Amino acid sequence: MSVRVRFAPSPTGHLHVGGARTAIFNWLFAKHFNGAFIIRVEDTDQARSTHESEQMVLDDLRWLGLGWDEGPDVSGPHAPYRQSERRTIYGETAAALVAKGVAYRCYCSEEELEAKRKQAEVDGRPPHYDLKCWIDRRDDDAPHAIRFHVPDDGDVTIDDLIRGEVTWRKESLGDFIIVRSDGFPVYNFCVVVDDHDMDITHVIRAEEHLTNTHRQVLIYRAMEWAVPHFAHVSLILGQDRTKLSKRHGATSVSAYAEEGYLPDAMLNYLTLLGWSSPDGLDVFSREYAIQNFSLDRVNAAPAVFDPQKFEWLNGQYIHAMSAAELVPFVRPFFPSLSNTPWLEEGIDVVKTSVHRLTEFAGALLFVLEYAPPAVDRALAEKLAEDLRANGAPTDEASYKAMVERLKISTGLKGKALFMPLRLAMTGLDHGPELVRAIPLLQHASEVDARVLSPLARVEMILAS
RNA sequence: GGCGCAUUCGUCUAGGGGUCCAGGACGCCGCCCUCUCACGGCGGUAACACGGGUUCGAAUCCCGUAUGCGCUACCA
Repeated sequence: MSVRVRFAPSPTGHLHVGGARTAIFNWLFAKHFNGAFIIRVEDTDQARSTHESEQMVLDDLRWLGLGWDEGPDVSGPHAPYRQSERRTIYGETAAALVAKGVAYRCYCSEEELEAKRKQAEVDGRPPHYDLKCWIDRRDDDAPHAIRFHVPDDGDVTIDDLIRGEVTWRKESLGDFIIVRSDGFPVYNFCVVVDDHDMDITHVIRAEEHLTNTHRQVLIYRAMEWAVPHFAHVSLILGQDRTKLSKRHGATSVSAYAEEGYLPDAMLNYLTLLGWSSPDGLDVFSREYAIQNFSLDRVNAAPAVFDPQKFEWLNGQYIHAMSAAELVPFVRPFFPSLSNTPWLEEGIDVVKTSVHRLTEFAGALLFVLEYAPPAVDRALAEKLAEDLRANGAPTDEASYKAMVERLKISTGLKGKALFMPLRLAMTGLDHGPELVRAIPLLQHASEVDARVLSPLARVEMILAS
């Protein structure tokens, strides 16, 4: 049987990095085995789920480059892929469970249950359901929930692909609700029904679901369904070692996209958070990750999200890409330059100093903006003279030739020559190497009226 | 409280009884390259949570403690 995995987001906001990593692991696993990757929207919590959120999450997944074979927007053989649209099948399964005598109608009110829980806490007892409706079973249509009965016998063991064997004693678990009194089924029940119905072979999900798994296994057993393989991925933490949240700064995939991170870098970084390449690589392609991914190299310990390493990695991607490849990524961050013909050259000149796409604007500001700096007048005059006589440098050779002439005419060399030259040309005391910057200014000035040419710049100095 | 999971440099990790006085990466520090800022290269700093076992030998296996996290809902 071929591998079928699913990512099951709750549509309650943007995709967060934790969810993104879970999605990535599922995707890599599916691709590695040439299996199917399925998106299932878990929107049984009507109060929190919205359609807009679903769109956002799907958009975030697309941005990451994770394509799916079946899902709410593309349908598939097990449609629908939205839990809110699958109520019939849950109802049927719940009825089957009741018919088998393992689930029952519970007429207790929420208030009643809440009071019992509080009392149990005071008495130091586990807050389990007191079995009232199990002992006194009814089947009338008064408002009721459906509860799954857990006898206090034996235990439940799973062989988690990341954590190994995990065992729970059934007595540590009380009878639990599978269908709410409003008729909506509950997560722990839906997952089982859906994963079975959708022929999911491997359930790869966040660690917070680990302890819920024993409930789910009980339902599989009661329905006599094959239990899938489980793999529980650890949580991603913030720098203070608590679960990553808003106060740690950006946590959603879209926020990182807006901060100038590349989808490939994000995928690479998140993959590295918990998984390690068998070759010890930190930077690798999607293809490499697909080829080499395996659950047994996934770490069971939680991982702290490190913005510095992520930024470094993003820089690695930017540096490795050609300027032409970068242009479409940079454009959205650089509206004033979106149509300038010199953008590609500009990117090429400054990209090694950039770690995020948003930094290109600042790195290229010297092209568009110029305020005449204080520069030695004699040098400025020699420079102006040379530019008038020979034209501005347009490539490495003409730049070097100009530098040689200036060395002679000014008698300066090294830093004493280059720093004033840099200042005169860019208005700044730092920036890309002049051999690239000066030709860029010349080229840009030829095609963009807003850009001052090298000569125009020196003349401004002389005029001031 | 109960149950469960986790614990190697500041961070991500390699390691699955001897090859580890623990390797790589980010960060940090220094040197080199260099007109500057970067990039790149080289080097350095820094860790097996603690305590018991098992074993000739333990980062690796077992038990306990501590700490962190998760679940314990008619949330997912």
